[in-house]
Amino acid sequence: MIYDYKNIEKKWQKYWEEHNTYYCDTSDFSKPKYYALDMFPYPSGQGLHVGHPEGYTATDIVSRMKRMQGFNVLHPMGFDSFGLPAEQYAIKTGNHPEGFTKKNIENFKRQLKMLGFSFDWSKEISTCDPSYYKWTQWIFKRLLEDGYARLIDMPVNWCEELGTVLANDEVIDGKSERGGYPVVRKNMKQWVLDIPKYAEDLLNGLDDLDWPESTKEIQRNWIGKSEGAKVIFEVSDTDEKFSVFTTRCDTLFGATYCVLAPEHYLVKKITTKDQYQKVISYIEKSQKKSDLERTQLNKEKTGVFTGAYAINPVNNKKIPIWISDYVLSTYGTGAIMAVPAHDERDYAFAKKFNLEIIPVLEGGDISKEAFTGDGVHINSSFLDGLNKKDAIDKMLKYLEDNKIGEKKVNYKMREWIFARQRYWGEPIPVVFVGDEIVPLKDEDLPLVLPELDDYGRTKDGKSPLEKATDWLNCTIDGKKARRETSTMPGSAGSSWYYLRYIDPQNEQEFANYNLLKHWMPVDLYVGGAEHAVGHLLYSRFWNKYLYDKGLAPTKEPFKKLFHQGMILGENGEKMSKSRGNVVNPDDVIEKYGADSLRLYEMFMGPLEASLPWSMGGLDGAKRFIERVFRIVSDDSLKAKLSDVNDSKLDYIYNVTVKKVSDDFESLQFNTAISQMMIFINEVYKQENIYKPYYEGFVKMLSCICPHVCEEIWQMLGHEDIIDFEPWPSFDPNKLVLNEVEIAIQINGKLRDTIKVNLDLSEEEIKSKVLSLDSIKARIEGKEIKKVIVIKNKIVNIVAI
RNA sequence: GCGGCAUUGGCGGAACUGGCAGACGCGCUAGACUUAGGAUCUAGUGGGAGACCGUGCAGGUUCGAUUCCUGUAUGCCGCACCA
Repeated sequence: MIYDYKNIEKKWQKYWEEHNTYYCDTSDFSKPKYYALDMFPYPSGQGLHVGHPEGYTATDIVSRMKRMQGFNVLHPMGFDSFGLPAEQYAIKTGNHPEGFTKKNIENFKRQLKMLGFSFDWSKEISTCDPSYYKWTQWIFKRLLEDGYARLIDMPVNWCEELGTVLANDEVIDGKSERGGYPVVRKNMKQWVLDIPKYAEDLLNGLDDLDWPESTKEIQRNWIGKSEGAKVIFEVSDTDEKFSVFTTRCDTLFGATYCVLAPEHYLVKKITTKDQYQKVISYIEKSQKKSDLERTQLNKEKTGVFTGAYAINPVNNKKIPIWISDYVLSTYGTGAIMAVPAHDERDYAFAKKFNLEIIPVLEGGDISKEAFTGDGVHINSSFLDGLNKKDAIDKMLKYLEDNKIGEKKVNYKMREWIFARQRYWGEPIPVVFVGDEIVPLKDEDLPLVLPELDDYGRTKDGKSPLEKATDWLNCTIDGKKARRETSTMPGSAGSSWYYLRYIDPQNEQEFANYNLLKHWMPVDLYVGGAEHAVGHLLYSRFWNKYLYDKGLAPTKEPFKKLFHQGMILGENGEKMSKSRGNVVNPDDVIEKYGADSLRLYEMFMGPLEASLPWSMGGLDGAKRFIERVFRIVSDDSLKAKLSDVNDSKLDYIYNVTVKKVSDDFESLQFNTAISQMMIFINEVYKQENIYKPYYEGFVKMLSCICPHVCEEIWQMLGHEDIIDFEPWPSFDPNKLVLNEVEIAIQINGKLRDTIKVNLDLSEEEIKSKVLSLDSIKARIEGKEIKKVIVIKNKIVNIVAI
């Protein structure tokens, strides 16, 4: 009988669907829970590519193992279905994006089902579904009520081509992530979420997470905590003051000028008449600069003197106030004290504009470059003679005692811009009565998107929703009102979906707290590393907020996180439509079957590595499955299956069970599969195959190749399906051989090996080794300096 | 520029707390069975004729280093005037 993967896979997919095999009753608390989650996909028109099944197979393997180990497993799938491609399609065709999105979701589901994933489809959610985004809007309302959502005037990343505001992580090198269009700064009223309020929590929470260190580091970097001081400067001859943030308050005596960001609120107030024109034209120029120009020009500093002076609060020296775009309005206070002797940027600026440079630390040569190291303070009055740390401490105390500054922690992380001038997103559930912001009542949610004739933005770049005049103008409590026309960004719906899966049909609340308490946190979360700061930071923020409100049960949503690597083209290049090297899973399934695809993708290499695709590797995967299948389908092999254990497979089987169990747990599927291959190779050498061992093996393999293993299980005469069979166990006593081969080295070079009884004493090994002819010949006439014996491993003879 | 990760046969990769480098798979070679083989099974396969040499490169620690330390090169990812 040949391995008819097409019919086998169809048969079992139909069976699982008809029998609801993977339905998870989340209210059943009788078993321990396991929550295995994939990052849900955006349902693009292209359908799945071979990269999707990599991560999905990993969580599926773990889910299937956990089911066999007696866990109640929640393994859901859904769709992150608001997004630009659907909107662009709608603009082009005039059709509602919903139809397009639904069609794509259907295609995704068809493909996912063909891959045999054990998803519980009764938990499916889609972020563009009003019954889902009702609760996204509901959470937004809570954030609004608690002051975390605000409408503020702020500089935003504006992309003219896309006609929308972009979040910082959607801007790459001053260009839009999507399309690569230029992005400029623009002041706009924007909805923002106050994620910086959670900066400290988000930072501290990272320490205990089982996440890739690199991702934690990226988040720490993004949060960008730095400890320093706020120092207040008075503007000479005025009543104005401004404060600066510095991490080096110990160098305050070396501050020889100050710089304000061009956008700083004081600039226009303090600029003197004769400098006014210059300053205004500099401000205009820097506003027009895109982020791209700003970063590209990071070598040459520019700036203008305001004509005003500040008073250095520690020595009352008058120092000039300049403006320059090397000072960022969005970081710290938007103003700095410049210490050119000990800061590279200030040094470059001071050199260019001939400003005073006073060294306040010994060391370095300030005629050549700024000295940023540690040293003994000079020219610094009460700090003279101190090192950096002591000087900072003393200065902090001085600042606080004299009320001219204080200790201050600053973060790089900024507010999350939470509005897009787009149609295909969650409407922000807010109306304006005049200038007053009035949130919709909870019972009026969801606020559903209106249908439009034309989904494009307005001529002046406003949201397409401005065109829905019937929807836009409404009445609230008898008053005329106008709806907010911005929609939420893509990351809104994905910031809490892991909670909704637990209770997806709940119409009374976003999820029942008792269910959440049982199921959270997510035990295993697998998805791409590209979400390291976007989704993975926003989700943590929403979860922490909900936790603080008593609506979510855990401080962190994802206990263990894993990033699957990318699958590259056969030559190691990225797969892309333009390169024409995209592999379609449909084609692979047609030619090899889903089990082979799953096995191959897990065997390619470590899950986290980016690896090139190889058709040859697929042949190997299929060959292995056939070898396993043949044991039940080939009569002469099947005849070897026996209920009698001749113990020849004892060792290899027990080792295999242990290694596969461990490796599945730690997501090291490539080595688990390698071990399974070793087992099957060994089985093929036997005349007698102990049937329970083969069955145990098939159970383990069923996690990776579920279809063929169900089939084998049935062929073995079992009436129940394999999915809930108990996970195989191993006998620790059989993991050790009574004989062990040890290596013999002379001066660190391998010369021979010898088989000895396990746990032979060092002395016995030593004498045995030294009596070997091959060794005797080698050490003849040499003096044995030392013999190192590592039990059960190696003997090294040091001889000269 | 800063931070993180990586570098092992023809290829993908393996090697637990330092202990026989190259498991497993692909590819290749030979043989068996076959009308046939792009099926299957069996054996071999880092380099070198050999002493030996081999884990990006140069040093170091050690009886012993893919593994630890120092320096360096290359590649990938993230951040990028963060005061």
